[in-house]
Amino acid sequence: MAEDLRDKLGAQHLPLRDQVLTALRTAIIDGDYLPGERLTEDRLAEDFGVSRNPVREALRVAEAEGFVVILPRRGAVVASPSSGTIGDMFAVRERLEALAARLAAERASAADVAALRALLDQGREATERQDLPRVAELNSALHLRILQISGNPWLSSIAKSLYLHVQWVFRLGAEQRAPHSWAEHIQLVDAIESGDGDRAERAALAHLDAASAAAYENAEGGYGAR
Amino acid sequence: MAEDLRDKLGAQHLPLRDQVLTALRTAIIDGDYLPGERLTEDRLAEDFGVSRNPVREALRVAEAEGFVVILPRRGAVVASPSSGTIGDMFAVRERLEALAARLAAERASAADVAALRALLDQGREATERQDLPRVAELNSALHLRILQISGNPWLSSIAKSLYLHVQWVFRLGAEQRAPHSWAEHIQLVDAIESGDGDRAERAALAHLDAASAAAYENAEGGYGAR
DNA sequence: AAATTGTTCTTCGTATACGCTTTTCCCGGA
DNA sequence: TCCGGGAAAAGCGTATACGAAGAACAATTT
Repeated sequence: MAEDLRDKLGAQHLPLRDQVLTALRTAIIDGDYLPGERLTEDRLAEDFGVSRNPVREALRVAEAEGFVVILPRRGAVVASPSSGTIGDMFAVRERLEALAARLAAERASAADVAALRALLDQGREATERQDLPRVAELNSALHLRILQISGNPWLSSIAKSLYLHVQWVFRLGAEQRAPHSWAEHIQLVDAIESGDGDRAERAALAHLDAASAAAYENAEGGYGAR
Repeated sequence: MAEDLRDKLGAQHLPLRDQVLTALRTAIIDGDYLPGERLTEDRLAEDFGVSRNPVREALRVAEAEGFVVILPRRGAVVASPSSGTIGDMFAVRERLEALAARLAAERASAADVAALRALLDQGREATERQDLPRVAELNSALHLRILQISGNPWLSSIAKSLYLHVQWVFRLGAEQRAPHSWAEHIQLVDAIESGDGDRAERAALAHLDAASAAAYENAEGGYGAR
């Protein structure tokens, strides 16, 4: 929301709580901590090699972000993304990313478009190399970049968080949906470059619909441990 | 997201950090702490009569919610909703609440519609009584209710948070926009009752556009101290 | 076998300490 | 008077310890 302010005056300190939060998030998304698993403060403190204080602060934020659930006096457990909410998440993402595509189309500079094209190229290449993890990574980078280009910090921050959760559900459920449809991505970037908001929005919607459909196929059955 | 779990097993403890967070939020929204104002941990701890720890945890969450900005090694300041972001917020809200209206139209039960109509009635009555604060309150209640009826927890939670921020900007800038347009509300509820998603979405968009325009009129000039 | 009691684990909040930046403020010089 | 520099103060970041209270589980008793 205000990263620009943050790094203005000397501040590359990166507080421990932030490092812990990042580590915790990725551990949960990567499935190192499974849904329903108990996260005691002592254990996390030991895992990350810090004291309990930074852990507690990270846990509160993780709760606000929906990655853990905190039961008063009982501690934190990893949240359980039920399969029911996949559809809900996509419904919101669809709207949000469509708006992002429109705004990006209206505001993208030549440099922005170039950056997107670069990601597209790398994506194609990685696809040819069958480097699936890299493809997934580039896919994320592209979406996040478009969000950023939209220039709407609220949109960006909300959609980003949603995106993380989608990834989480994906990784828990099954492998990434195999060949990310780069054709759709190319159309999306083309539309953004054209500056035509309507067209960009349509392209985003088409892409999200396809992704949503793929998600449903992939994610048969529910998750959630306890 | 999982409030249902929370109150299942005995837990009316309400940790201090939550009380502090709530107090902090309302203090900021009510303008008791003004944008740009420095919030030292010691001072907050004293204000709320607690130690630094609960304060710190509340601050982290408040930061995640966008109410404060935390500069590493420099502490927290109340965030400054610049007039620029008002537009951004409404842009997102428009999409989100339009979706909510559609979903509500598709899923609303008779009881849901009755609840909405009740709010509408109270609103009309309060308007006649010129009870502006009550009108504003009912206006919020109506929007929040529609969000809830949509049945999409993500949508609901995100839009709710956004809604809080809009209120914040309003209260700082000026009084509530005078006579909330209950005519628009009535059309929206009618559309929801009809079960016609498209129509509900159009009604929501029209309403949000009007609100956005009013907001711009009302909020001439920027906010933010320093 | 069921109920009660007691023990243990953990969270929650407080207090304290200390290093390290940032901020403030005072003082001397131009 | 104004400016700059440097010492002192303020405040964050982190660690640690401790007591209180709740929850879970085991043991004991009825």
